[in-house]
Amino acid sequence: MTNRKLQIIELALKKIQEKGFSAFSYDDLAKELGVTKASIHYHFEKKGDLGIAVCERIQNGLEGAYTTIKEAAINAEEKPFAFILQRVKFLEQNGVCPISALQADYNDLPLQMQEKIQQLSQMEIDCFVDLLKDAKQKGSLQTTEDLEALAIMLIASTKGALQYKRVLGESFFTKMLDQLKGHLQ
Amino acid sequence: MTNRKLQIIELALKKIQEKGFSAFSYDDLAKELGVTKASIHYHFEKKGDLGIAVCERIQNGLEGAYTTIKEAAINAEEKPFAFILQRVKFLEQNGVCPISALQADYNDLPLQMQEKIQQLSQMEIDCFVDLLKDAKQKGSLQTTEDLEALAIMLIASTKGALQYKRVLGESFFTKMLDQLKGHLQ
DNA sequence: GTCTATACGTAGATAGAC
DNA sequence: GTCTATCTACGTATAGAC
Repeated sequence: MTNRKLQIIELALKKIQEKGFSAFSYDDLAKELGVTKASIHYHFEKKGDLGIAVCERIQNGLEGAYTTIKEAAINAEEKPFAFILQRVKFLEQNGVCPISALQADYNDLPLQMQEKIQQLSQMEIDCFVDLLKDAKQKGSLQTTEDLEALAIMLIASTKGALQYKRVLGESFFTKMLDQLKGHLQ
Repeated sequence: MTNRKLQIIELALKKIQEKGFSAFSYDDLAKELGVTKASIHYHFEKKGDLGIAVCERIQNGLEGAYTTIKEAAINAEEKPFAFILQRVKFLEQNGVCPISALQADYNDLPLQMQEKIQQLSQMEIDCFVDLLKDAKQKGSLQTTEDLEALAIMLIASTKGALQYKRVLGESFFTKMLDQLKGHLQ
């Protein structure tokens, strides 16, 4: 993949976190990159094509984070929380999770993007469930709860809290993270 | 307030849940109501004016739900969860919480709407914290946790899970609600 | 209150020159 | 690859008739 192409994907990913997929325009990207709209269209003919590429970029980030944490030299019970921290670390200042942003626009998106977003959503939960299983079997996590239900609650609370953070400020989010950590011990 | 005005507000509220504030247009509303765009502009000159009215509508719904639950003849420890059920009950099929939708578009909205959204976000948490306090003091809720942190986690998880529900289906959401109920006993 | 008509900006997209 | 130019569609918004 060419440099420019990657550059466009990264910028689009940033814009999605800031204002959502439908809300950013090729003109936004063009101005920020110092080129014209037509040039962006050369790399991604339709906006949906760019959307797919961003989804794949997010998927790679997700897989990267999962592998990093899975192989990290820390105790198994610390991994679920470490995974969430890792995922949150790469967000833009005041940005929400890009997967959340895509879910919000879901109903207006082309079918191909909807399918990608489904995959992404499911994959993130699956990764987290896997880390929870390890924490229970190989680590010291004590819980009798359905791990899938626990996973979706903890991930959903992170996503939701990121949206509150944008509106109510940083402190809410860090409080919530502390709270969440408590549920993983 | 005239019938038509109320009708427009209700429809806008529905559209916000379905596709977000920025994503619905006066034309959408006009077509669904069988009038012209100009007629909607007569009732709400700017889209931001309609946005404010919808925020006030949401605020009334929130206060109504709070009062209903606060005065309900059920045990204090059941009230926090009842509040969440009450709030979720009025959502459109596959709709997300309108407050979440407004938070998602936050960065593009006029200042007056941003302020309203801040108030709404804070108010919902405050209501829930109050019900949690009662559940602890007058009810059987056993917890040593910071109630504000607990509130934001439970509310954020509900909001986040509604977005997942849209993409991954109903079952995730009901599982999450069960999980959440477990944290309130 | 609701209509027709219209202004004006911006969005996504394409054609063809360099 | 990037540009200029242009198209079409749609968004918010307004003027003025009924």
